[in-house]
Amino acid sequence: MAGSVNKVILIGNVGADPEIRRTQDGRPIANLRIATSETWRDRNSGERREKTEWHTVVVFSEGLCKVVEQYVKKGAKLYIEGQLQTRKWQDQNGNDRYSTEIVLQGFNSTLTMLDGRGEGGGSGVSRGGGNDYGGGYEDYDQPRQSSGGGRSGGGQGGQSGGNFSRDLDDDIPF
Amino acid sequence: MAGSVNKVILIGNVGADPEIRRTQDGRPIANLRIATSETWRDRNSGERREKTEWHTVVVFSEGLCKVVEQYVKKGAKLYIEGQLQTRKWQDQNGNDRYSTEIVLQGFNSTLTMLDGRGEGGGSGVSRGGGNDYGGGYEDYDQPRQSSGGGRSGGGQGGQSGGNFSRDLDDDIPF
Amino acid sequence: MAGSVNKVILIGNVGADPEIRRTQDGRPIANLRIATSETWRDRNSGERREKTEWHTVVVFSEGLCKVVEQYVKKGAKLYIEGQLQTRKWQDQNGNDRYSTEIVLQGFNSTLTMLDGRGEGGGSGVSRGGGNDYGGGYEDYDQPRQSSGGGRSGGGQGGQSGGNFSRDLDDDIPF
Amino acid sequence: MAGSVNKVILIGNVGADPEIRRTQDGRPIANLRIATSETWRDRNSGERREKTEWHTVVVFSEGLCKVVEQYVKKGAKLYIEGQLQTRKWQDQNGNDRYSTEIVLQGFNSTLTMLDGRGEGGGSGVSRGGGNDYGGGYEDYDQPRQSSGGGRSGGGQGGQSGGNFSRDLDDDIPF
DNA sequence: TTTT
DNA sequence: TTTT
Repeated sequence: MAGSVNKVILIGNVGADPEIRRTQDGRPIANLRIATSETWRDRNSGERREKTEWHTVVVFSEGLCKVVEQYVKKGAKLYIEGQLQTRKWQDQNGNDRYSTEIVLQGFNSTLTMLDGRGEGGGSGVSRGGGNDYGGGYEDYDQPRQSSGGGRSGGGQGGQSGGNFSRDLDDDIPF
Repeated sequence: MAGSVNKVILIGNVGADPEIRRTQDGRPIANLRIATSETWRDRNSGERREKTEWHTVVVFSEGLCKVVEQYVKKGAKLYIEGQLQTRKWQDQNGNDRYSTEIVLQGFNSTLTMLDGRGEGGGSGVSRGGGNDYGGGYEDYDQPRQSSGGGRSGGGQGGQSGGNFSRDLDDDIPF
Repeated sequence: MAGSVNKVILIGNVGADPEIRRTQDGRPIANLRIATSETWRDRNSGERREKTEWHTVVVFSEGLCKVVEQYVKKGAKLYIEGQLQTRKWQDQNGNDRYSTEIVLQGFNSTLTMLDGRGEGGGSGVSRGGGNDYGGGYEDYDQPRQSSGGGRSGGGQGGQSGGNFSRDLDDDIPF
Repeated sequence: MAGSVNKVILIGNVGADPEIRRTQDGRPIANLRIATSETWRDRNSGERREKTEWHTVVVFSEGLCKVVEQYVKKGAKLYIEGQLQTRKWQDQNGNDRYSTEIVLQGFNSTLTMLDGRGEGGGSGVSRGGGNDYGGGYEDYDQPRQSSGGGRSGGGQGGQSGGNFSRDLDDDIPF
């Protein structure tokens, strides 16, 4: 279907130190739990009430996984931009189950630290890029939104050899 | 938690005519299934592939429910802005189950028709507004995005009779 | 035109203490300058470079003006959601000039403090609401995103007296 | 500054056939004028009123320029995601002037056709990507949001040979 | 200058 | 004029 948009924007706090797993072929996948909350005043009692919503965020982007690994800790406040995805799985009884997650993969995915933590060397912000299959893209002569932290490799030495194509994979996911 | 944002933006097509239920006290709730899709070219085969994601949208806003009821049909292309919410329920075996939905309720919720259907009288766009439980804002002399509508008589008594047009004004801004 | 969206989302820092003016009939208007920046690595020199963009934000929402007045200071980090608006004016030579601003007015406008400043009593976040002209929605028993903040009354003593209704009007526009 | 976001989302109609210029080194730049509008009912007269806002969109992304060139015509309804940028220039009297534009360049820029025009072969949607310095990226084995159409000479005619590395430039803006 |  |  042409003309479709699937975008989630969250600002919230990380509920626990992230888990980072690896696929069989070595690519990292980070899982985050992020809380957003809203408060309101009860119309009858006049009391302030609060409701917290927990979101599961799955980071496939290799670059963003590095950001997560290095900087994101329990309690961190993040800006997240990703896509909704519902995954089907079977429980122990063989029943179909569904889980909806915010996926950070490829273009239009963003993860930004909002509380100044983990910002060594001008980082703390990053763009999804990458299809999570490769290494690090290296340089550019155009600005990009904030940082680039987590951007692997980094530096000008540049990607040499065979993993250049992996770079491609990584940064041009699809 | 102060400083939190929970926002979903979708552009997609409605998979089936919407269901509209009513609560015991008469408030409408509309359910929509919306498909977004992405396409890509397989790196190996070079073939074009497509993946469709289905989203469940629950409209609590009374005004938006009216828009849905009147204008939204299977196949309609919509712009939706709402919030993520995960609801817990028990299956027939008493197991906890969770469903994640995009909720349109109150401020910052929007539903806009993008394919020109159902736009009699200048409508087809609407803002969530209202907590759908009361109130009754009346009018304004400043533009608001789309809109027009008049928040329903709000209140639970429910808008009867002549204030239907006010409702319209209120909830269907333009 | 049905089916139109005009949305700006910024996260950035306030460049100077806000100015708050009043219209002849007493409504407040706040002006903010907000900086966003992006950094990148020069492809030739390998040096890190940064480009800062300055945005003019005009807050017509009376409720958000209160938040600005009470909490927003030079250096504050804010989340802003508003609309683009280009205003035409004449310079001293009578030439047409245009200024583009991000307007926070009515629905779908948001201003959230992201650095924990000014969050007494659960505040620091607010929704534009209000068309700033009146109305009279009153209360609610459903959550709304964050909120509270700046919500006058909010905070400590709670809104007393006659201006409670104005506050309400203002902040819960419809 | 770490932790900064600068995002504009528009859905509106194109006011005139786009202009496409070229830089001295051959890169395309497309200019679009997009109208969004809002309607409301006057509080006094009860009349419906409408206000249209015109936005200048500048497309630096080479891939998106191709989409614009091929598919975008006067009247087209578009979804646009880009960044705000204010450009300083001098008028004929040497006075400083400023113009604010929505820039589509690099990641996180999107342009999607919403009215089904120009969707031959699965197109009509595209991602910014690219730093606007190169050719066309070719394939991928991960999905990307919608289409990709317009992307690159992509597809059939397609970019040949050595300009693949330029493709890189193009698609990995930074 | 679009669109409804 | 902010921030890192």
